[in-house]
Amino acid sequence: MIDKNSPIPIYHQLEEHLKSKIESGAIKADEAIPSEREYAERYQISRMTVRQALNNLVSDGYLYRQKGKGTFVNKKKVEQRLHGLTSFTEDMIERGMKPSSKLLSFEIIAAGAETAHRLNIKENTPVYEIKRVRLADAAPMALETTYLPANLIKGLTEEIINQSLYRYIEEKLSFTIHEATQQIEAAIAKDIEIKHLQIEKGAPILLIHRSSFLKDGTPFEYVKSAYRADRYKFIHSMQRGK
Amino acid sequence: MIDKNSPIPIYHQLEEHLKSKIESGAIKADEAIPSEREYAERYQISRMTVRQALNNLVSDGYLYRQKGKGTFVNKKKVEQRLHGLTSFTEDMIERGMKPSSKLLSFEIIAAGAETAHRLNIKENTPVYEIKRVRLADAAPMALETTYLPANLIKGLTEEIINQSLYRYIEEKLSFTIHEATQQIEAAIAKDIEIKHLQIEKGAPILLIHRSSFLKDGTPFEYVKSAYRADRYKFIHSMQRGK
DNA sequence: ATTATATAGTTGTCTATACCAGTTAGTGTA
DNA sequence: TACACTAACTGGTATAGACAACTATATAAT
Repeated sequence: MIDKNSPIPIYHQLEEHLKSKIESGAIKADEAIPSEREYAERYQISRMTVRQALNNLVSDGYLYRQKGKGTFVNKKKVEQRLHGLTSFTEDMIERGMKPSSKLLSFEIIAAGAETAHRLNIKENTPVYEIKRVRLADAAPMALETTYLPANLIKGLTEEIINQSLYRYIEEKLSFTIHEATQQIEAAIAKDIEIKHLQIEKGAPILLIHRSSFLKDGTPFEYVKSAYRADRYKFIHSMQRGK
Repeated sequence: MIDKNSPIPIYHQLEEHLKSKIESGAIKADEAIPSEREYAERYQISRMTVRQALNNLVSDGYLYRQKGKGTFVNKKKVEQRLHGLTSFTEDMIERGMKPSSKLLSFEIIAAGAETAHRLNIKENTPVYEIKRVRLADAAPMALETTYLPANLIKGLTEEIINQSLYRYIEEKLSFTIHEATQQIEAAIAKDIEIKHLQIEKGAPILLIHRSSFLKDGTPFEYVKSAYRADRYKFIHSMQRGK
């Protein structure tokens, strides 16, 4: 259950174990979980380590505490979806189109200057580079290159990026995705874009550069996308803050 | 500074102390605070107690950590809030450029099909049409056409649109501006844009269509803008709601 | 039976220490 | 000069123990 020799921190292992128990319904809402001392005894770990796991689950809303009584499971969280931080897949589905992808390359390379700057890492640090043609209703929509710091986003496989990268980051790696910034510009298609997007020479494209950040401000993703301007409009709504 | 005999927990005292330092601006954004070990030494408390204080400030967004480097002050929440509903003037000032305008035309016309649809009014209803070249540092940046329902936005003058249209709407007309939606696309410049933006034939432009709404949902503004792609990138940040 | 009191449980706070892992600057060597 | 190494920092993880504050229950005295 708990592997003390694992590179994964003990508190994190306990966290995941408890989270899955809660989400599977093995412990119901408002039921007490075992006490901190009991966990410490059961897994032969320090009580402070148990507390670190429980603290995280409390701040994530899975548990609540009552001094002198115990620690209890919270009511199920309301499903909070990515507001605005949409992936290509979600974006296309919202637009009523069927998304698909064609993987061009998937490898670990040394970060270039721009990528290093965007990911706040040093040049030549290893990063995943994923090149894909994004299709909507089987027609090319965008040419997309994703960079992820290999030291942060570990254990990435083709399988994962074909499923949901964000879910992997949040659920398996237990990071919290917080915000993203995008820069959008217009340009004339270059040869590689002409080829993969099947457009004419001189055709305009919409270039989107996205940096995504974790809750602690760490950038974890940098995506460069070239969209066919004749098929894609970037839609965006904003509200005035209080 | 820290009272060990106070009934208020030490970590809470340190937390409040640091929070006020941050909010008063005594420590600026992205500046490092003293290390955990230094706080422990300075106040003769345990490093774990310092960490408890810092942990809380990190999860409240006041601080962020970097392993091996230190703990730093986060940007104020106002600064990191997505800047919404910016006018061209505010946008350029934020980018460190000096905005100005050249009025091309200012008249009341009958709404066309597209404009009527966007403003949710009937065709041929009177609307203001304002055509301007927007300049940044005295160089053409965008060609902008604004439509406003004449029956809603009353008493508009050249004077007002050269000042702040939004302020006029909110302060003089007592409307509350609430949100805007934008559609952004790439295109090749047409003749009129080539002329006013002083760009080459075949040059790409960034087309932004913005509809703005009052609090009650009434659309009050429709703006079509064509930006020089070589000088303008649309920047946009989004957060995940909680 | 009612009321104190003890006590055993819980979480909350705090200490002192240890080692790991990443960053940085300086130092020595090829 | 260029590069590798080292030393001294940083935060991250984990330990073992202590006492405080609070809650519930069992027990003894009234």
